[in-house]
Amino acid sequence: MPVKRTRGQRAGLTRQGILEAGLDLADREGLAALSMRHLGAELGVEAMTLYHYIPNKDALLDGIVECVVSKAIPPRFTDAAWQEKLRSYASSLASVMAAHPNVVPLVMLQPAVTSRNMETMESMLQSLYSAGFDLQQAVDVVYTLTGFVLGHVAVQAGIQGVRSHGRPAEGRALDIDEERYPLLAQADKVSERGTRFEFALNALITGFEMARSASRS
Amino acid sequence: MPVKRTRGQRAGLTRQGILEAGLDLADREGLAALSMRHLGAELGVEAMTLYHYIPNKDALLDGIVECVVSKAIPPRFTDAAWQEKLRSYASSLASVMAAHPNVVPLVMLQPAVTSRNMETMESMLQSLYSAGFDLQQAVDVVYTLTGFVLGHVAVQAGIQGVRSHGRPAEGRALDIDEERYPLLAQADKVSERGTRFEFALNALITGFEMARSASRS
DNA sequence: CGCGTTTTCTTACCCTGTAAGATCCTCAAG
DNA sequence: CTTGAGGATCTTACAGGGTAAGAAAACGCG
Repeated sequence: MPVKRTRGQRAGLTRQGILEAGLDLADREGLAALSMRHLGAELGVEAMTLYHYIPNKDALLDGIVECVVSKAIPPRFTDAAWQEKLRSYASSLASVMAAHPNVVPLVMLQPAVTSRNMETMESMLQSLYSAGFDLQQAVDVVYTLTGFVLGHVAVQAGIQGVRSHGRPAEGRALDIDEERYPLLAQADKVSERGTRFEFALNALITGFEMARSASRS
Repeated sequence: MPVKRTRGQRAGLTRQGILEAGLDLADREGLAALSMRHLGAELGVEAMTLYHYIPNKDALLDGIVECVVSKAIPPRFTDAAWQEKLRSYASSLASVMAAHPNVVPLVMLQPAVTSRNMETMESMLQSLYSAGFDLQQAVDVVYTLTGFVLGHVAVQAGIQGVRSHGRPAEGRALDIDEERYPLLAQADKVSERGTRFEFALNALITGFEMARSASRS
């Protein structure tokens, strides 16, 4: 939907607007389609015009990451149990990423240390610390959780991201040799993976719980 | 170290050799430097020559992923406890990835379903299944473990991968506002992250263990 | 030797990010 | 109203990317 503009008319661009258009474009047509000219055309503008709002393409990508990550993170500073805080942060992050599978690669390739993120981390650290984890453990827990969520989303989305200049999706269509890999083949048929995230998240949190009690004795 | 060749002399290329040279180049100069022409020059050959061994660049990248992933996976079909199998698989994969940080992004962007991988998965599934996990759980465990390892390596390497056309490494150098984020700041100073992986891996495995016993009752 | 096959090179095209500068729009000062 | 001034937009241009098409060179076998 390239916006039409009569010659010489202003477009009324905004950094934020550009970022959102970029996210939208990536969502619809994949990361490969996210070029400056393409995005410009989407906004009814020439590619170079974007450079008045954004220093370069990396900054654009960073901005998009920031944009998408900030859509998550509702865990406000409540006094809920640390388990619940972790769970809610992880779930929210995972669901946001699942809603924008095409940009998952970008998020993985850049930590996006925004102040919003740091507040979230601080909040979780505090919960963990006052729940009896030592600081080192608390940091390990938070980092591990982040890595876990990203990794999970990455493998579950299959991800065709930066590569495969073709369309998104389409998935792998190779089938599995039942003779050599009986369990794998069988699993592939069932594969109701809806609960995998919760399962894994619970396992991880339980594991953290055990680590805490273990280190306390 | 571009190999010199007198005009018209053959270069003796091999698909495998090209892949290894590509991995080497990516290791040394980063993913951004891994272009067809560059890689060709490295092998003393024009870019187009590579296309007689490799259909396109995506295939090259896939091959490199396969190459690096196959360097891990020593977990042979022993009758060790499932915990040990998982641990050894995860550790080996993690250490291989840590040895090639520049290609971590590639690995995350593509599952690399090779027969070697599938054997490994089948082996782990079997261990888990005969240890009392139901099939669904076993699959969840394996996928979760993979995602966990990749995610962990990704966040720990910081990753400057595809982006930042400059050199690899250099890291982030921003410091943290101690007023707003006291715990984070303190943690950042200590941060002896050497044991984080083992900590997290143990937590995860413990969690799996609990999930199994829970579902058995 | 000659011929067919395999490997390598040449050229060309279109796409990308982006530096430099021209051009146009808008709006306030005279 | 005219006139700048400053900000927003467009034009042009360049280096580098992936790769399609075909020429040219080297090899192996008869």
